[in-house]
Formats: sequence, C-alpha cells, structure tokens
Amino acid sequence: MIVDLTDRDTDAGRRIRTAAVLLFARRGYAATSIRDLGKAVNMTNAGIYHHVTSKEALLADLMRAAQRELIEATERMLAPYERPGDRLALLISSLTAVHALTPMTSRVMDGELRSLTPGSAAHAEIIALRDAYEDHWKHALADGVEQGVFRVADEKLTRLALMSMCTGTSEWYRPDGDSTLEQVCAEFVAIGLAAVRAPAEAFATADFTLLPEFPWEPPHASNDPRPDEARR
Amino acid sequence: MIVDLTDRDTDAGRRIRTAAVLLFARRGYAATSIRDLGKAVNMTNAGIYHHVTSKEALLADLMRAAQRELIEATERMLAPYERPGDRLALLISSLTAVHALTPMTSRVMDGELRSLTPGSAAHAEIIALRDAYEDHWKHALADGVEQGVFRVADEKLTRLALMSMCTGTSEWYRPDGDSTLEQVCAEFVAIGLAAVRAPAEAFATADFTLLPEFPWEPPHASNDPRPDEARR
DNA sequence: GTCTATACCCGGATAGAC
DNA sequence: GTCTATCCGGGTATAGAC
Repeated sequence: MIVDLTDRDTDAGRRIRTAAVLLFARRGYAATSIRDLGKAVNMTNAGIYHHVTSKEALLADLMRAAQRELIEATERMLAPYERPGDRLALLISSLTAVHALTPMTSRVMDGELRSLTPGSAAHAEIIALRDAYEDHWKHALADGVEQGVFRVADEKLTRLALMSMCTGTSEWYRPDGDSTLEQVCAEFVAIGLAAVRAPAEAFATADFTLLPEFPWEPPHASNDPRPDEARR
Repeated sequence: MIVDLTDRDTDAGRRIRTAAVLLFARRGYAATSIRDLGKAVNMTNAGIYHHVTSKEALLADLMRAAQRELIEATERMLAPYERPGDRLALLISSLTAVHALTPMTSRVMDGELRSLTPGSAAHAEIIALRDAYEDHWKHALADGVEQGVFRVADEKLTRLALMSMCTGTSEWYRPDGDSTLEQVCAEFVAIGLAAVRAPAEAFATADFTLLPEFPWEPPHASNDPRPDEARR
C-alpha cells in the first residue's frame, strides 16, 4: 500500500529500530536527531539513510507495526470469548500487559502521533489503526450495556478512563517492582469490572503468550521508564 | 531562589505564556520554535526575548507555576478533612478536575519534564514539586491502610493506577461532551474508593472554586485536546 | 518594546568515493 | 553498506537601531 518502507529483517535495520524506539521514547521524536541515532548504532548519519527512507517514515513504520501487532494479538485473545465481561477483562489485561512489557514501543505509539505530518497518508493510516483497535473496546462496552450485564453512565467516559489506567503502566511499571504483572492485570480487571458494575463472576484471564512481539523493543533496562525518578 | 524568571504580569508576557502553553501542549516543546511562538503573538523571534530569558526558562516557569498552584489548591481542599476516604476522594476529584479544565497546562506539566536539561536546577526543582504533590497521595493511601479502612495489594500500584486515570482526562475530556465534570469526578471517586475496598459511605466532594487558576491557559477550544480525533 | 540583521550551530537529507 | 563532504534551511540567541 505504502512503499515508504524501512529496512526490515536485516541486522542493521533491527539495531536502528531498537535505538530509535529507545530514543524516541526517552527524549521524544522531535528532540532526537538522525545523528543521535547514528551515534547509538555506531554509524554516521549518512549510514542511517541506507536503511531508512526518512526520519518520519521510520517513526511511521514503528507505529504501524506496533498498532498492527496490538490489533492482531487482541483479536487472537478475544476470539474464543463471547461474553462482554470476558472480552472486557481480556481487553484490560492485554492492553495493560503490552504497556508494561514493552513500555518504549508503547510510549512511542501513544505519544508520537502528533509527530506525523497531519494529513499525510501515514498519519491517516495510524489513526485508522488506532480506531480499529478502540472499536473492540467500544463494542465490548456497548454489547455489555445492551445485554444488561454492564451498567454505565457514559460509555465513552468509561472506556477512556479504563484505557488511561491500562496505558499508564508504560510510565511506571517495572518488572522488579512490588507487584507481578499478573497481579497488576488482576487488579485492573477488578477495577474495570467494578466500573461497569458487572457482577463479580469468573472472567477470562489473559494468556500472555498471545501478546504481540516487538523484535525491536529494547530490553527493560535500568532506569527506564521514568528515568527522572529512578531514585524512588 | 532562581533568578531565571520570565516576564509576568505584563500583557505581552501573558500572551506569550498562553501561546506557549498551547503550542507546547499540541506539538511538544522540542517541536515548537521561538519563531512559531513569535508568529502566534505577532512578534518576531527577537521580540520574544525581551520577555523571556530562554526557551527552556519559559518552559520551567510554566511548569513551576502549574505545579505550585496544584499543590496549593490541593492543600486548600484537604485542609478541613481528616478521614483517608475523604482525602482520597478529594485527591481524585481535584486532580481530575484540573486536568479536565486546564488540559493544555496539564499536558505540559505531565509530558515535558524530559525537556528540562537533566541535572539543571529547574529540572530538580520541578521533580521536587511533583514529589511534594504525590506525597499527599502516598500519605492518604498509607493512612487508610494503617487505619484499616483501605485494603490494597500494593500502595504504589494503586496510587499510580488512579493517578493515570485522573490525568488521562487532559487527553479526552471536553466540556461539551456527554458527561459533566461533576459526573466524571463522581464516577472516578467511586472507582477509586472501590479500588481501595473502602466501604461505600459518603465522602467529601470537591469544591471546584478552590481549583488553581492558570491565567495563561488558553480557552478550551475547538479541536483541543486530541485534534486528530475531532471527527469522532 | 519591537524591529532588522546577523552570528553561529545543528537539523534532515543527498552525492559520490571506497 | 558505510564513509566524507556538502547543501541548505531553520534553530536559539544577541546586537543595536528606532
């Protein structure tokens, strides 16, 4: 569809993407130069352009792949389930887990949409993908309300509140923190189902092996995320 | 303490700060140039420097003032209350209301800490202010747990989850949306108290007249926030 | 208090050697 | 596939006229 692609499946390509995700997540896209990227992978800025058509195309590629994988993983998880309570529980725990386990990719995905030129094909494409993902949430909530198992004041408000809670993990979750990922997800599912006044039953639990894979996500390291509060 | 101040209380100063908050919130600090700022207030870039010592000092000033006002407003609200349930309810609804009513300032406050040079006095100062604010949350949760009125798996996890929910409103809340601010706050308080397993009693309600005032916050306009999804 | 002009640097991106 | 060298625009910030 769009030929503006970046070098995949080569070793240099992967190293560049990994460095780009790290730098874009930490400093932001606008504050990261191609020269910074070059330094991070021991190349000159000109070398980068052998693997990348432009800085913006690189960002778009990362975001496109991340959004697509999130959608596919979500659909893999939801497939066997029909009940809105199960589907909402899976949406909450999978979104939480993705943000906790791949915080750098998630931060780029959630925070750099504004860096794509408005009106460009890439910008429109990423928005469409994000909307396609969010449709799963809209439908789960609408189905639950329609079937009378959810009681909600405003579906949009509820959806956005729960999504904020889930995506927030990319800012603070640490694998060596006080809670395991399973505990975080269980807690968030409990909060979410309480928010829609769903009766406390047993609902589906996320299978983390179905999560998307981002081969370029840098390892969950030292001071990231929130390097500014490492001392806590 | 720090003399690196920006022109306050003059008309030009206010117009510059208003434009800066708008641009920093929309495009990000790094992607906003002093020339952009000049265009927005009908000045050349050189004119800006008559009111601002540097771009970074301007950002620091905005963040410092916003954090200070948030802290002061929070303390005004909390003052009459002792019970952890009341205090948590007020923390939730005031943080939500501030992010909903002054989304641009809030987005800068929450998202641009990384744009202050690490190690600079301003960077350290803003972190200290943010920590001072978050201490109110820590104490409310710790007190509730200690007094046996809250039951919580991990206090840090709970605090960060609830704060994410509250701050998220700066990304999606619209005054002309389906819910009033009072409804949003009430819903979030209910979710928050459920998250700490607090018994359902009557808790204090936020008095919005005690909220901080940001004289530079641009009016809640047309497509902001989330200009990319105006069509929804 | 705002302008024009300018210093100086760094940004994205390309050409062409090796 | 990576380099050096280069183009050119735009960045922050300052000097000095009005």
